[in-house]
Amino acid sequence: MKLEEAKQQFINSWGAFGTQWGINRTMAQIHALLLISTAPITQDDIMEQLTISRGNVNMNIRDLIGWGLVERVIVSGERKEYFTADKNIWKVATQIIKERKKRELDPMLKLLGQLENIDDKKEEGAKEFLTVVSDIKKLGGQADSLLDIMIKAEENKFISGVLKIFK
Amino acid sequence: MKLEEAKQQFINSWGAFGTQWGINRTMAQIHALLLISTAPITQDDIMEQLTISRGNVNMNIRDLIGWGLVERVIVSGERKEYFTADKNIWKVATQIIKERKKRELDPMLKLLGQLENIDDKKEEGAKEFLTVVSDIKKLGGQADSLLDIMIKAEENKFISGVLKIFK
DNA sequence: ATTAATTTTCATTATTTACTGAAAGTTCAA
DNA sequence: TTGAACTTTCAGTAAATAATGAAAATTAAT
Repeated sequence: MKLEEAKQQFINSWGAFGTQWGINRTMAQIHALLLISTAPITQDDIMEQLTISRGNVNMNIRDLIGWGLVERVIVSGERKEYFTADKNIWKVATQIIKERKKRELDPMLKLLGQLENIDDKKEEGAKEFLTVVSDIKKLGGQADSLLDIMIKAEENKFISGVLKIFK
Repeated sequence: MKLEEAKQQFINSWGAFGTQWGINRTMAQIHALLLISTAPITQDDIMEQLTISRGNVNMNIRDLIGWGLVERVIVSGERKEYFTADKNIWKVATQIIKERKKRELDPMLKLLGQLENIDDKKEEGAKEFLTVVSDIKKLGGQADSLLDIMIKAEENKFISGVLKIFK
């Protein structure tokens, strides 16, 4: 396979995987493009490479910045803004975990806590309902702790540490 | 909060969380409904509870069965099919992990392996590209091992084991 | 074998989500 | 302080995804 072909394949497939995870296809593609770009690139570069509109690039870049995955770069002597993505994959992963935890896991745990406060806990079926809710909450809480550890740990320590114990 | 209200809230919110994770809203709602149903229920029950069409229920139920999250139940003396979901949340989680691993992680690792086979590895920019690809592949492989351990482990062993080491 | 009950399929329709492009806004050099 | 370069917004449109409902297929009781 040619390098250019491989790069294109990477971008496209990354977009496809993204959609499966509830991430906008274009956003995933832009991130992929930035991951394999050796130097910072502009909105126009992205428009051209992915053949998408200026507005689309702009909105998704801002989203990516909001996720902490992309940064603006100022190139001295240049008027245009440049963008770059962290190439350290462990950092990318922990950043995504951190954000999803905040955006999704935390709200979910909050909701489950509220659902535990039902008026009449003796009512028909209340026990079963509360069991399911508290079990999910418990598992969610444990996932939360585990992910916190991952976020704080260094890659090597975390993975090798876990694998060691269970082997 | 009233029990019925809490149940409704649970179903709706579960649907909303589902969409964030790339899961069809209705499918998540049906799963939620089955999780908090004390006895097996029929397609008609689901249609009524969620006010959705027969075709919709049927397709999503089949999907859920495909994910290994829902089972058909035969009630003796009844013509209709009944459905039920495993209430053991750890089992639900490992089942979902198992399926997503198979459907998403495995294909991704396969793709990345292919992308490493580019013709001219001396070409301008090839080194950087290959580094990103192999880093992702490495992280993916480690995630794969970790998830395998989770799938095999008992809930208590896994969580407490991991937390213990890193505390 | 017939037929009534039930499940499944899938073309059509509706809803949701994403994208475009032009206009408005901002920045900065002269 | 003007205007060219560049960025941002967002109403309108397109594309993707999900839901409907009626017809076809299947099942099982008589």
